[in-house]
Amino acid sequence: MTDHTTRPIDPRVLRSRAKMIDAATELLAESGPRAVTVDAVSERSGVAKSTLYRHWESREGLLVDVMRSNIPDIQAPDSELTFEQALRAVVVEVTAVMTTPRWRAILPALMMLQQHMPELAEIAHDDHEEKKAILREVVQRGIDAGRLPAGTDEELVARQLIGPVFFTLLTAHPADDAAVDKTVDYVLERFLASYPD
Amino acid sequence: MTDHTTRPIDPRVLRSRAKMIDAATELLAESGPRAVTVDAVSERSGVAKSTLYRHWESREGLLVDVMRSNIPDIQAPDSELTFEQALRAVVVEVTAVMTTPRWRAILPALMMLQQHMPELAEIAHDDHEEKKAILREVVQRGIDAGRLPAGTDEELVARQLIGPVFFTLLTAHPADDAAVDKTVDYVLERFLASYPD
DNA sequence: TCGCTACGATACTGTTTCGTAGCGTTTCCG
DNA sequence: CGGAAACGCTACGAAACAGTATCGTAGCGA
Repeated sequence: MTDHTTRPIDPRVLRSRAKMIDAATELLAESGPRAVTVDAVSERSGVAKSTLYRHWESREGLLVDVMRSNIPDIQAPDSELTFEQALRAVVVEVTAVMTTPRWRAILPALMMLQQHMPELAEIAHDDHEEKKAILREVVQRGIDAGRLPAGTDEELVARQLIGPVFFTLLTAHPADDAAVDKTVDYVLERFLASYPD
Repeated sequence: MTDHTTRPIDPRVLRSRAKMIDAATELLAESGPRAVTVDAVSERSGVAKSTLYRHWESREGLLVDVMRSNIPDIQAPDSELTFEQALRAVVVEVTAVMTTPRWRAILPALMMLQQHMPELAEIAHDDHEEKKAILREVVQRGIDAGRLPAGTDEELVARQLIGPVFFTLLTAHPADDAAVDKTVDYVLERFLASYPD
């Protein structure tokens, strides 16, 4: 955690950084990681190459920050919702953010780059933990309401619920959002139906 | 379909081709697609670069064949098995071939390269169709046995059953095969339990 | 054995890429 | 307003890379 509280950050730094990350993100989404070259980012962003190297030690450092800044956040469901509602809300929101055109274009690259960039693997891992924490809270709500057996593993539930969406995203033809919706409905119905009132 | 029936293929061609594809596969699994350069493949395989260009028009052509030759096959389940047994057999086998270290290393690259290499996308798509056909037969068996409702969509079943495994493979820490097994068991139990005898 | 085909070795071209360096200019901030 | 920090521009070096060309050699099959 950098202390951006004590001393305000020079706006020039923020501007340049944002421009470069945006440009790099575009290139990544359009043509994959190979297209994210230092020169291409410099040209598209309008920021000089020398400035890029003032912000990052190497091209890889830039790539890491590009990924970090693009991983979508999700919000914890409203605490007044019932278990069923909360579960639906979480799955629907995760699906929604994953279905973003930009994320659909970036996700495969993240999956691949992870393998050979430990820093990226760590970022992805931390993100999963964050999201699992949200789901864990929902599962706990289900247990408290007697709708789920005590000791239900939120990780297994996550795989059960998100796995099919993930699979659809990476295998179905792009722009086949109907497939994704169908998957979500089906999975939720089946999951909830198996624990009848 | 090439006619390798009329005239036998020169063994030298087969040898060179196999060597190059093996070397390229290794490089791909070790260090990703960027490492699969023409020079690197030539060096590791011991086959001259000029020979590589006698076999493929470009580096991309080689990459396509590398993927094609690495996509694992699965077998249709024995026709004497019950629906339950057949379903288990299919899921277990798909999981087994996907869990291969080599395939785990290659799969993310395929997911990514697909986006910008239509030929690869087609290969992957055809492979899915092949595997879905096997599952469709099993689902039909389930319908005939009255264990599944008529009109069950094998595609949704596939997403339901394979999705979680797929998700686990791409997100869980590598070498966490226990996670995969747990996923398979859990998914199968839940799926079958929801259609009681 | 003989011809044809595939192969090996090497060199070479042209391009792309990462990363560095120097120097003048703009922009922020106290 | 003035110093400091960030930036733009350009040129450059070195390596990696795709793909081509040439020529001599080895292996296959009839």
